[in-house]
Amino acid sequence: MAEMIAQISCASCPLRKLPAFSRVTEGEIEFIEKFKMGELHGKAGGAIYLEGAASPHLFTLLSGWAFRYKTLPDGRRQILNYLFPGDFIGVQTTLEVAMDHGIEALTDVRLCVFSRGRLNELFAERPGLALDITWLAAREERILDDNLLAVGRRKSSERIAYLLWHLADRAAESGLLNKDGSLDLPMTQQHLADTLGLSLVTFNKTLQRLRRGKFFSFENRRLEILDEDAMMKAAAVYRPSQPTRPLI
Amino acid sequence: MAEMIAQISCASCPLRKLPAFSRVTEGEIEFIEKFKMGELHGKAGGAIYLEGAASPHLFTLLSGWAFRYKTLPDGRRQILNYLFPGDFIGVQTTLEVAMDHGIEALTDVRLCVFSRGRLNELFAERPGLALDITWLAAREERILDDNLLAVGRRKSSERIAYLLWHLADRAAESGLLNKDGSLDLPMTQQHLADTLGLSLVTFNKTLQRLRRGKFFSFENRRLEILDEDAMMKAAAVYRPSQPTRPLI
DNA sequence: CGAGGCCTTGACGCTACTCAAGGCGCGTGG
DNA sequence: CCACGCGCCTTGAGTAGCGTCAAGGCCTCG
Repeated sequence: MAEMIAQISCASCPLRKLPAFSRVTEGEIEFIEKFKMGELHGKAGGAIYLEGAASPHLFTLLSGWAFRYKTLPDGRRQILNYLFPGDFIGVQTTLEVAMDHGIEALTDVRLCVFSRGRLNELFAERPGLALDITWLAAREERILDDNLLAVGRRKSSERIAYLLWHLADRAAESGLLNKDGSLDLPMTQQHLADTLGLSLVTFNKTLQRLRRGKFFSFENRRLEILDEDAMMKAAAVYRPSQPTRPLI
Repeated sequence: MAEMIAQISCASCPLRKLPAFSRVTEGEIEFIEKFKMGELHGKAGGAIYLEGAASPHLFTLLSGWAFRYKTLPDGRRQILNYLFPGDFIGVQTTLEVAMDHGIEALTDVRLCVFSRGRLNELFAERPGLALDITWLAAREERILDDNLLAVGRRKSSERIAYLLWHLADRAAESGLLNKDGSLDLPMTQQHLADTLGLSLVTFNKTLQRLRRGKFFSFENRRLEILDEDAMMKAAAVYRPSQPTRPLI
């Protein structure tokens, strides 16, 4: 599915428009340019990483949607998280270790390819960028924490409300919302069920039940959150109250 | 619960005995020494981080067991992962953001305290250590991936077998096994159930069922894996076969 | 000796799963 | 142009797994 294409300048990278990337300096751009190996285009449904294969590459998602997943021997699949433009792909694994999860494109994607072997160069020469990478990894870990809480301890209706709210939130960050605030999701209900540890049937039936609440709409893969408070309540989310007491 | 005590030399740090830390250079030790703010002793059951509180500190666990967790408003708790000696605590959060998970000590613990604000100094001056931190974060993410797969897609007996196997594995890495290969776990069945997204009762009943298989023993919190293959089979774990095909 | 923490077991009910079938929309080919 | 197949969504029926409630036992500690 993969097709390598010619170098494109980082200075004109679409990601630079995102607020999260605005403070990257000119010197850093210049360095990234050297670090970049090329650009990769993938088709919807194609594999970016295969489970169990080793890959010498790191990627940044330039455009499109993808997801990370793991499977059990008998085929049961768990989607770990969704990847949005600007997300870094592949820090999870080290040089020697084989990928223990797969990555698949949900839409056509454009990827920026980096050399994994030169990562220590980046750390040595551009500590600012290194810190950014670590920060991205930490953010991904927080998302995983949230997902684990949802799958482990929320009931089906809460899980669904949580996931839809979460996706809308991340999409907003990445500037993927439509003008009217709605969001077109590329994944099927099977994907969403596999994210939440639910069966497709349970996902669908619970979704029907949630739809009757009217605080969001989700038809033909178009999601719109109509009442955020109601949504958060349905998701059993709370904004933690102010710090109880600082330690040491 | 926290009690700050006097500086202790990093050169004699107990972690240096672990294979993972053997290659730290003298220069790096010297730097760590400056970066270190002190040592903290905590009692079993005490909070290291509180959910929702901001903390300006980073820690390394020197000895003892702890766990990270999140809770829902109504008290349902999900344990995210367990912390072993050598694990880094607190990279998950950035400077400004409040902790969105809590950390609690399972046994008495000794922590090495670092200044979070000086993290960029570390990245600037010691890229090798920075890479180590990122590597630790990536490893933690892999563990979370595995947990998410277990909680989302394994059934209760598989989850329990998986968790016991995983704990034995990590304990072995950290040199916590008894001479006879058994392992004394500090957590209650309630902790384990909260790790796996199960109720205490289901955990216990399923454990009884698993015990009849005789491929491990787990009595009075002492765990011993008697037949690793049977254990992995019960856990629905597989060593992934060789890479299908390399991409690009 | 009593209290409390933890483990264990039984009874019962609900949630989520599997199996099964049908509908809708879209693309393809006769 | 319409029939057909396919992917995806939807719904019903029956079941199994897991959760809750409840109670009792064991051990430790005060």
